[in-house]
Order: sequence, then C-alpha cells, then structure tokens
Amino acid sequence: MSQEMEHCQQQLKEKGYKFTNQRKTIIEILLSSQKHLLTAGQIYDETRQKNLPLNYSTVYRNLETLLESGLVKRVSLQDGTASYEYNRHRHHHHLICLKCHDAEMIDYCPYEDINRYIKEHTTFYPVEHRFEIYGYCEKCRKNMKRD
Amino acid sequence: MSQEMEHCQQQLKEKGYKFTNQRKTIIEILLSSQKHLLTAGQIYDETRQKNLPLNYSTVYRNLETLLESGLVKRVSLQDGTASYEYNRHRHHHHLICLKCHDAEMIDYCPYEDINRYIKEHTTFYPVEHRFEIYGYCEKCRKNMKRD
DNA sequence: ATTTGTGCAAAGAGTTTGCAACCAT
DNA sequence: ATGGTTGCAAACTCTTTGCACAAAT
Repeated sequence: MSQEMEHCQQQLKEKGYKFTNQRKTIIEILLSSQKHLLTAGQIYDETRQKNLPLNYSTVYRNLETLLESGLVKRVSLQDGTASYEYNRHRHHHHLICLKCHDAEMIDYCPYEDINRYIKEHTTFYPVEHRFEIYGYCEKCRKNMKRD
Repeated sequence: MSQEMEHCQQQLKEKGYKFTNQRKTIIEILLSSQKHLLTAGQIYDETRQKNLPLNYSTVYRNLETLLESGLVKRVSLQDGTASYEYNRHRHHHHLICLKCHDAEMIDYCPYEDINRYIKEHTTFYPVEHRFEIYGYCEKCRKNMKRD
C-alpha cells in the first residue's frame, strides 16, 4: 500500500471511520486520474471502468466522509457542479478550461491583498475564499486552431 | 416607469424579447431586494409575497432571458446554489456571509495581478474569473456575541 | 396577425435517505 | 460481537421541457 494510502487509512481511523474497499477505490481514483477535479458522476463511472462498481449513494456518502476527514477537497464550479480533488495540503487555485473542463493548479493566491482590502474597507470577517480562472488550456487552443 | 426599467425594456427589445409583466416583476424584485443575491427560489417566493405569483418555469426561463440580455448576472456559490443579481455593469466581487447568506459587494479585484502571473507562469488563456470571500458579516457577528 | 411568452404538468438531473444485510475492526 | 458501511429503492430538490392557451408587439 502506498504511503499516501497509509496516510488515508490513518486519517480515517482517527475520525472513527473504517478503511473500506469502497473508500480505497475512491481515493485511488482521485489519486490516479489525469484530471485534477472529478465530479461524483465521473468517480462513479470510473469505478465501473475499474471493475469495482460502487453505488451512487456510496460515492456521495464517502466523498462526504473523506471531506470531513480532510482527505479530499470540494470545489463547486461556475456552472454549479461540484468537483472533488485529493487534498494535497498545499494551498492553490485552479485554471479551468471552458472546453475540456479540466483544471490546472496555480500557486498564485491573492489572499493577502484581499485581506488587507477587506480590513481597510469593510466590517466583514473573512474565513475562506474561492477563486477560479476560466479560459482555455493550451491543448484546447491548439485543437481549435486546427479546425 | 423608472429609468432603470426603461433601460431594461429597451435592452429586451433590442434582443427581440418582449417586456412582459412577469419580466418586470422579476426585475423589480432584483432591484428592490435588500439582499444582493437572490436564488430562483427566493425570487419565486417573493412574487407570491408581492401578490404577483409566477410559475417556477417562468422564473427560470426569464432569468435565462435576462441573463442573455445582459440585465442580470448569475453567480454560483460555494454550496452549488445559483444566485442572481441585477447587472449594474460595475465589476465587483462578493463577501458572502456563511450565516445569513447575504452578500456585500466589494470593488476590489485581483484580476491584474492574476493575469500577470498566468502570463508569466502558464500557457493558459484566461477569459473570466470568479472570486468570492466567505466569512461573517457584521450583523451576524453581533448576533453571535449576544448569544 | 404574428410571434413570443405563460402556466401547467410531467420529466430530468443530481443528490440524499431509510432500511436490511454486510463487513472492518 | 458490534457499530460503522453498503446497496437498493425511493424520495427530494432544483431545473428543464412539451404543449395548449394567452399576451405583447
């Protein structure tokens, strides 16, 4: 079992959750997918492709559990769909392609400037932030040029 | 009819849409609500409170129409719900309260810095961005202290 | 008069829940 | 053994669609 998996097992244990095969499957899918963000549906489909079919309710319930355990993060995108990523504990944001819907990570975060602005101009107490850039990835731009 | 309304009428006309009472109702609700962002459901409820009840499909279809005409903007929030605001054509972002779910606008936008970063570090072509801060508004903080 | 828009009802997507059987610890 | 977990089916929420009738231009 990979080091990453060991970590997951331990993390679940700490929260009183079991390390079931279904959870393992979901984590493996998140870890190995080329896509950086996966929807519940994509994860569901992937379990079938892997011949480890899970029920939809199992997928949803476990994503919730993994979220609570801090093992995955949820991002809900502009179009209202929720996507999940394995939590690599490094703060980042996403560049999301409007064509292929895949995401790249960027380390850039405008938080500090924002925070200063909010403190100076408002009475709001910030807790978290959400920041995404939508556009076109290199691959899709090349494909578009070709057509 | 208010100047804002005249503008809406004209804008719809330009796109070949009619200026129906139902659309007027929705625009009025968006213009007059204390909340800065309203969900389709909240708009639906409000039409009943105003004794100008609209059907859900009318609400959804017209929000789509108003969106196309550039009269409203849609923001889909962290929890996956879509909210709408009257488009005041001034670029801004939102401070969204995790308790009362109301939103404040801020003029601050990190776009320029982001854009520079993306150009320098990636091959991504940015088109639009999404940026929200979640936290607690003054009113809710005061209420919490009291309890 | 024409064309778009409305209300109704029904269908669709995505997600959640109750329950009996099951499995990890 | 036992308490969390699964699969199934059904429910639920939010949103969309087809259609006949109504309203705006």
